[in-house]
Amino acid sequence: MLALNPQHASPDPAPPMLLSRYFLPILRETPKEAEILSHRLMLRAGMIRQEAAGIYAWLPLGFRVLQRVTQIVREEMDRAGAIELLMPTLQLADLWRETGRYDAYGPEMLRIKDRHERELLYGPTNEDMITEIFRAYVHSYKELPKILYHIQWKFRDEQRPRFGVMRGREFLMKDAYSFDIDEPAARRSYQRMFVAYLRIFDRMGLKAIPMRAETGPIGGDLSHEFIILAETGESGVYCDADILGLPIPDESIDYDGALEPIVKGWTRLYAATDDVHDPARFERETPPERRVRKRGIEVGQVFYFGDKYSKPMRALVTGPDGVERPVIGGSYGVGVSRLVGALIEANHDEAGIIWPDSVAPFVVGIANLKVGDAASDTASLKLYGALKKAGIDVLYDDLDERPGAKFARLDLIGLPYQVIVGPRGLAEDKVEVKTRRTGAREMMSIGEAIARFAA
RNA sequence: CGGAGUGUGGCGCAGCCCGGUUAGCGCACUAGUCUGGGGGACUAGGGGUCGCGGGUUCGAAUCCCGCCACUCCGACCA
Repeated sequence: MLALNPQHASPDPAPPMLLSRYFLPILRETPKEAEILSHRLMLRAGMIRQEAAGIYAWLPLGFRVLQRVTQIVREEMDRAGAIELLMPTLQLADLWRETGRYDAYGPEMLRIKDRHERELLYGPTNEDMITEIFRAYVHSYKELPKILYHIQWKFRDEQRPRFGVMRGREFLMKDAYSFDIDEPAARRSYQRMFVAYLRIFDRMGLKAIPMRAETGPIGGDLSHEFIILAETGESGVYCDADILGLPIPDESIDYDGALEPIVKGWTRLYAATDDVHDPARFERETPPERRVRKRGIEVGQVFYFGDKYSKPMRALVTGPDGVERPVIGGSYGVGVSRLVGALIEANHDEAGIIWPDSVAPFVVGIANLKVGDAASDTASLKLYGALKKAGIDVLYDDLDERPGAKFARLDLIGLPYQVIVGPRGLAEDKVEVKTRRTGAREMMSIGEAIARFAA
């Protein structure tokens, strides 16, 4: 038996989630700098604090959402067979000189010197470093395929950061890199990630549409952007309405099985952002009633880039024929911190945020409408204790405030379910369960409320 | 990077043109009383290097110069 300290041995190490002890700095008025809706709501709901242009501190509520999103991404990457590691944020300039990208990248790259005048950079992406790691250890086709990923902060010194976390300079990104012996194998890896991405966004309740994309400075010849539809999106998107109804593979998906039909199904129909949009083709391939013209937010991108990095960096593997050749690669990014903003863009109303259950910072909020009233306090605590014990993420509003303020705050922070406890309901031994998304309210006993969530 | 702006208690703003009481208002905050199912009312309080530096002046939040930070519109990006 390990010698655990008492704290670690505690049966219930989770801290109490009483609002009176939590840190949730709600803003009643909207800070003037926030233009876009998700940015305003994140500031008002006390999720983030701007520390510099495009650089944010994640406050407890926002951090919880960020962690939820991170965890979904991680689970789906793992399911697809990718392997997590963690690379540093700082990289040596010399590494980037091997691929010529140190000069090619331009002012978006934050360049730093250490005390020895060594040139460093804050990584905007990690192809060079992962290739360096790969070449140090892998030399045979027998070790392939490999998909490695990490979830790490990136920095791109955007000319004009805006839209809060949707386009910050510092942002959290999941980036995965695939290594294969040849192009057909690399395309299989690409398909794995493609399908994993369908699942990632679906689990967050987002309709993400893969669209043919330019490859940009990363390079390569096969790429898709995953775009979610939202009125405030940065780019115009055009697609076939039938894409929106395509089924998403469930968690029993066999990543070693046939993935190509799935990918084909999703890429067969027309879908393009405005920079690659071909109006003539759109009209030729899509019947008028199925032509969707909307705005979208890019939340992920997958690239196949072949030997673009492995060749200059001499990341070589020996094939079954005994011949050494550059490993064939792809890279696959998800904007994790951007997703938090995108989720709000896709899930809100006049009163505030409406979190999908899967990413909600807390699933249930308990509002004690009359703190200090014995019946209300007892009922609220009973609910709180039972839900916590059942493993439900619950936030208990135990502040001595007026009901209106509590309702407004709970609506703003967007917890999927509210349990409203007050003298009026308790007179009949009931509490009210409100579903944030629909506004539906239902009176039920405390036992029924517990069963409802703890099921 | 081109263009346009803004910096005044935690937040939103007024004051600046035309220099001169103790820099003001709403919200928030503190104490108390009454309240209590959609951001309550009253009373009494606390809190400000007016972004930073220099200059003009008897006197600068206010005029002049320089710098910094931030925002918005456009071209570019997870």
